[in-house]
Amino acid sequence: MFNRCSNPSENYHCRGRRVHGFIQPRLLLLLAKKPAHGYELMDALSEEDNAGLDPGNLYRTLRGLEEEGLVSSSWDTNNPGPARRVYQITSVGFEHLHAWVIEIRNVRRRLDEFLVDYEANFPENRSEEHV
Amino acid sequence: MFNRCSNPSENYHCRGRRVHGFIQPRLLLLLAKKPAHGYELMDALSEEDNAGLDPGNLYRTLRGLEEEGLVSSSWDTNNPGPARRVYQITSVGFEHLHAWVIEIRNVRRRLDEFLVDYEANFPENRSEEHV
DNA sequence: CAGGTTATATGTAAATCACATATATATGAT
DNA sequence: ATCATATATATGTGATTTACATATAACCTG
Repeated sequence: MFNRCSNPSENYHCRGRRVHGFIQPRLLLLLAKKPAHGYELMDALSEEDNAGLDPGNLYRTLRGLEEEGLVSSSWDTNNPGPARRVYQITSVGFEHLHAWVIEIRNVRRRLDEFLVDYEANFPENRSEEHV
Repeated sequence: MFNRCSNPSENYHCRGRRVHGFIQPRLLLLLAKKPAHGYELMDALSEEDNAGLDPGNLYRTLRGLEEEGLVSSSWDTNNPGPARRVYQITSVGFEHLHAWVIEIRNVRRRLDEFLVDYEANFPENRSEEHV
């Protein structure tokens, strides 16, 4: 019930190599602002992006980031409800976040180039939000 | 020797969920302009994007698109050298290309939001190309 | 004929993705 | 009391994707 693949035109799936995602830098940016636990991060991602990530993969991703040393975690048992594993970004994590940003700027440039090329060939399908 | 992972900061790989790619819509857009064979498409992708796709995966992707009915192919034996499988986009392929564009516009918007958020938090790392 | 270019294709280990499922604590409803 | 729901973390798994290696074959050049 979580992360169903978005279906842009209601009729066609964008099968194959997916562009959407980049969960890891988004997690790092969220954690750069303040420490948080998994459930909180899941909510934040879902808000940005109507379909975030399913809990299973989110927690696995966080553990992966921890294994790589980009974040560190500790248990928070001071709150009512089940214990929370609270994550913090590390200095290595900050470095990776900055590296990701460079990559993401490159991807955005390539998407722009693709869209310009597309719109030159299909002017009837130009974006309406175009200035 | 083909598609080595780009290493944005020379020191850090953007490991995990990759953003770059979207080979399928780029192939469809190229084929929307004119029919072409695999090797030609590989060159075109490499030109846009210094590291295109390795031949193995490119040919497999093309066969996949054909299986889904987005392109069709026929052998061209009129030229010297090895025979070429020439691909053409189909009407279904055009429909998928248009669907991909909607998805890619959404991804670009989300990348923009991410970068705006990042730059608000790290103003010292703002893009220099910013107007 | 040896070596390089053009051209297409298969093999494969590792990573990723989407989805299902398990576990446990607390709260609110009946 | 018990049942459902929300909160919170975690494992299992089949299918797909990725990166890279390798195979095959026609043609050209020296």
